[in-house]
Amino acid sequence: MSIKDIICNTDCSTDPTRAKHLRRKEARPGELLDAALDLFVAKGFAATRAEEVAAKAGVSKGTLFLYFKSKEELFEAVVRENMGNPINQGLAEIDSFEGTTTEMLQFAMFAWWERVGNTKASGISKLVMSEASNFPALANFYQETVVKPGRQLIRAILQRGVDRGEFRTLNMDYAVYSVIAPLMFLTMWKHSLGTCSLEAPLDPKDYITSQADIIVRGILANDSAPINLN
Amino acid sequence: MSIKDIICNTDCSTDPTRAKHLRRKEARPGELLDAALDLFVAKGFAATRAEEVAAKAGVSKGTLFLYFKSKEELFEAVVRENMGNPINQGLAEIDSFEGTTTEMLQFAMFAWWERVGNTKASGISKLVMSEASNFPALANFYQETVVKPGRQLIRAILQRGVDRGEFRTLNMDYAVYSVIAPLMFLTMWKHSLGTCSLEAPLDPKDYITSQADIIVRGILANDSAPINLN
DNA sequence: TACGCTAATAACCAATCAGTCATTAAATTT
DNA sequence: AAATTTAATGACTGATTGGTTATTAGCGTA
Repeated sequence: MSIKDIICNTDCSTDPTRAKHLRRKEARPGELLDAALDLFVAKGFAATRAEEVAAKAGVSKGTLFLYFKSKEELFEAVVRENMGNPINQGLAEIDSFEGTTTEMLQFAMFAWWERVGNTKASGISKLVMSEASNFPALANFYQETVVKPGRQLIRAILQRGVDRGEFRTLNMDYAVYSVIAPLMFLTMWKHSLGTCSLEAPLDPKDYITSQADIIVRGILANDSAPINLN
Repeated sequence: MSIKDIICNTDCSTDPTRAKHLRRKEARPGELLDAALDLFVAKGFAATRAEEVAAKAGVSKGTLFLYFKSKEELFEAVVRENMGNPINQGLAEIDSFEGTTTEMLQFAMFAWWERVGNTKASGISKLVMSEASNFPALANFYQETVVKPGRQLIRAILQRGVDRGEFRTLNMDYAVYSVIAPLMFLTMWKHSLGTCSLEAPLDPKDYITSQADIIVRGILANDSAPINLN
């Protein structure tokens, strides 16, 4: 595939009348990061060419290296930039939450979908998973910054349910994955096999509803009131 | 990293006294596929160098291309070779299974772990997920050959439970993912972040036990006998 | 309008790496 | 033991691509 072809299927450069040499110092880094995110997520680090990123952002390759010292630095910037942490926000909301822990867990899962899963940034999970052994330092950073707090958040929710007698006693170290695994699977799917799936794609809302339903029933205390999830 | 370094950390070439030029026409392809699987899973297709694969298999780069026309053909061979399908076997076992469907589901999940998850071949899942958009044809083949039958198997098990009144009525299109997602998450974890995890790694058996427990409780019929999973 | 600054470009360079091929040598045959 | 066959090698090549730099041109200022 030639660069010309790439340009023709591109976001920032579809307009052939667009003047070159326009000076937009402020906007460039963001546009480059945006283009790089898409390409890195779809094709991986090594298979993505620097010139491709530049073309998609509507600039020349030289411009890319004007804003990022190297392809690796661009990669790290992409990850760090899109790793913004809605989990801390979620943690803050826990204390003030009114309602059952069942509702809380459902709320958290849907909130995750709207704030992360349904966002371009969700590709970062797939990216980090795919490239973990090529960028161990970054993978560790991701674990500390995203994975660990995420587990902590889920754990706090489940613990609230146990403390209030809504949920049965759980081995928290493993129970948290009942929530994490389905959500991570959804993002992986969305960014890999889901993109070339032949069949009707799974509807995220229905998917999450179904998963949340099964999880909640799976962890409710035995003496709970008859189950009737909306 | 030089080829010398690679050779020093290698399976087939750790023995420096090993004679070169040994003729082993039968064994080469398998050894090359084995080496390639490890490297492709860990580093991805583009980041893995052909010479690296050859070195790990204890041969020169020229020999690799003697047995595989191109790096791409090697990649496809790796995927196809390790995609052997224990799912059909599983489907056959369904009809003859004695016992509750709860036991059956637990059995299936552990069988998957022993036959797939705990095997080198489990890396194929991560590999295909990571490279799906770079090899769409292969991704489709994988979906038809592995994903679809896998879903079919899980669906058959769940349906058995529903038919016998053990499980409540389920939306099968989504319920199957309650089983698939935790297992896929485990393989992804094992082959990516899990390899550079700082904390105590999750024990697969305990993990599956916990997940199966929550799933089963989550799908049991409301009028089931008091829950007492071993 | 002319000048100066610097964002942006495109031609360029050097390193990497998939793939080739002439040569070497292990096995097999005579 | 010599001749033959072919598995295996490693030096080589051409294409790709990350990164550099001399040049071009947009834009603010006087």
